[in-house]
Amino acid sequence: MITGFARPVGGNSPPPFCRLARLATLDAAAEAALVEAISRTQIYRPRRDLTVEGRDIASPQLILSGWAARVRILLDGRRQFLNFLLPGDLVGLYHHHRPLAPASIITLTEMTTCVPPAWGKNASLDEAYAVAEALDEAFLLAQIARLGRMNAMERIGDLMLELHERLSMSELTYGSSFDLPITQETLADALGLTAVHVNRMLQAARRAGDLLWSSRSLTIPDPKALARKVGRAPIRVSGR
Amino acid sequence: MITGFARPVGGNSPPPFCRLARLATLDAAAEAALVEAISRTQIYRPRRDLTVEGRDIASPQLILSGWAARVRILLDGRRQFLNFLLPGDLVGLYHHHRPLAPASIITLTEMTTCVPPAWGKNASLDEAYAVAEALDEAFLLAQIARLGRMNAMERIGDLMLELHERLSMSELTYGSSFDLPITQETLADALGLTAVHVNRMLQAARRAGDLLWSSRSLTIPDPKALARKVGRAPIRVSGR
DNA sequence: CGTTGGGTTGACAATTGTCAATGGCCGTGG
DNA sequence: CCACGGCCATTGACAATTGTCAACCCAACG
Repeated sequence: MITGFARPVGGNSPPPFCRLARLATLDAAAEAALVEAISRTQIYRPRRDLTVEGRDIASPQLILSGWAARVRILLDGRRQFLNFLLPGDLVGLYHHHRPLAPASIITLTEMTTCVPPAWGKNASLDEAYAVAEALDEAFLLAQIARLGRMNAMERIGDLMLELHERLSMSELTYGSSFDLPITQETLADALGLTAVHVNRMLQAARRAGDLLWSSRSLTIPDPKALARKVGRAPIRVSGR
Repeated sequence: MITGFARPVGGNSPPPFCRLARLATLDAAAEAALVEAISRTQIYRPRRDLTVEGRDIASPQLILSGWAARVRILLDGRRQFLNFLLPGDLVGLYHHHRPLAPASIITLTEMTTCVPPAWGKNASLDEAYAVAEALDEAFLLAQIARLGRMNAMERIGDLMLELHERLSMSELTYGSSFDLPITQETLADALGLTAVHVNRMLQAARRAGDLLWSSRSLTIPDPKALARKVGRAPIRVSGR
């Protein structure tokens, strides 16, 4: 049994554990396998490639702490972050032979990962993996709608609400605040904007009282109001 | 054995069959199961909802003919198509209990579908499903990069190349031409643009000799050149 | 024939990008 | 301890892309 949740970056067990346990009801064997897996961690420095687009995927990984992002680089250097990868997220889990990475993964902070228990060994874990997979897809769809149909202000608000929602699954939020260990340029690359414009919109959001962001900590003063303002509905993926 | 490929909308067996067979090597049992499944078709009229966001997914479906799209509608009516669904595509295939639809699906043309052989019965089919799943994800990632970092001209060219690539998997292309049964407004909703702007860019593309589109038939005079111009690499998902 | 759904055009507005410069903060090395 | 360099945030002036609105045309179709 795991108790006592550590602070964001320090711990080496709680975030992924409580997230997966929330996605499905894990039985004792699943919990044991997870605890065992989590005991063998791997550490990455910031700005390292975890995976390179087009290359073989060695093994799936479970993020224990730190942030990463999937990224696609255009030929002329333009860069688009496809999604953020947060503690508790699974990456590289595919069901076919010799999967190739559909995108590169780059760490944004120091990061620790482990190899999750294999798929197909435990039904309750498989269920959690499947739900995680469906959530990942739902977040990709949300990203498409953001980039395609929202203006800069809405994109920022919507993404912050999503991050809050996701981090809260891993107990990494403090009320309506959370640690946001990225630069404005990174945020711009995720939102399909330029850093300059993101900067301006963030200031507008602060003036409007929608978002407060300083020294790596982001606060959403009134999440419900912001959700209404950007027209956001929480994401659900399973009827259970 | 299936032979003789029918024209786009008419047939009721070839496109999905040859696509799935191309994703993995299907054994005899898999082929038999597929032929059996394809014999029980369902027909939808254009502009019908196949699925509604947030509702239970009854069963997965395999598209035999016709086009559909996954869509997300914002509160104020803005509409974003998330991806196109083409003959041979699988939809609603999830691995967890009581999956909910992450987006609505609407038919763009008349469409016929069937219920594909269940997952977990045949290893070669499962492999094909897994590859299809990975391809779906790769196309979502491509859509994100398009919307986030490409300008209108590049988005159009890139999407047309993608459609050509996908349709050719189902033998639904004629050289560098294919049937494009959508309106400019639909295209705009897929590309995060307005119909007016799409119209202007299409004319520019025609003048530039990049794309010819008339009476539902789109031709890419020089696919390689266009791919180079928009900076596109073909999508691969498996090392085999 | 009238109606309707697309496609097309023009004039104009809004959003977002580009470029260039500045300032703060912080770690490093002399 | 201080100078330096680098990274990041910030600002201003201006340009480019894309959206908005409104009108018109045309072909298909009942």
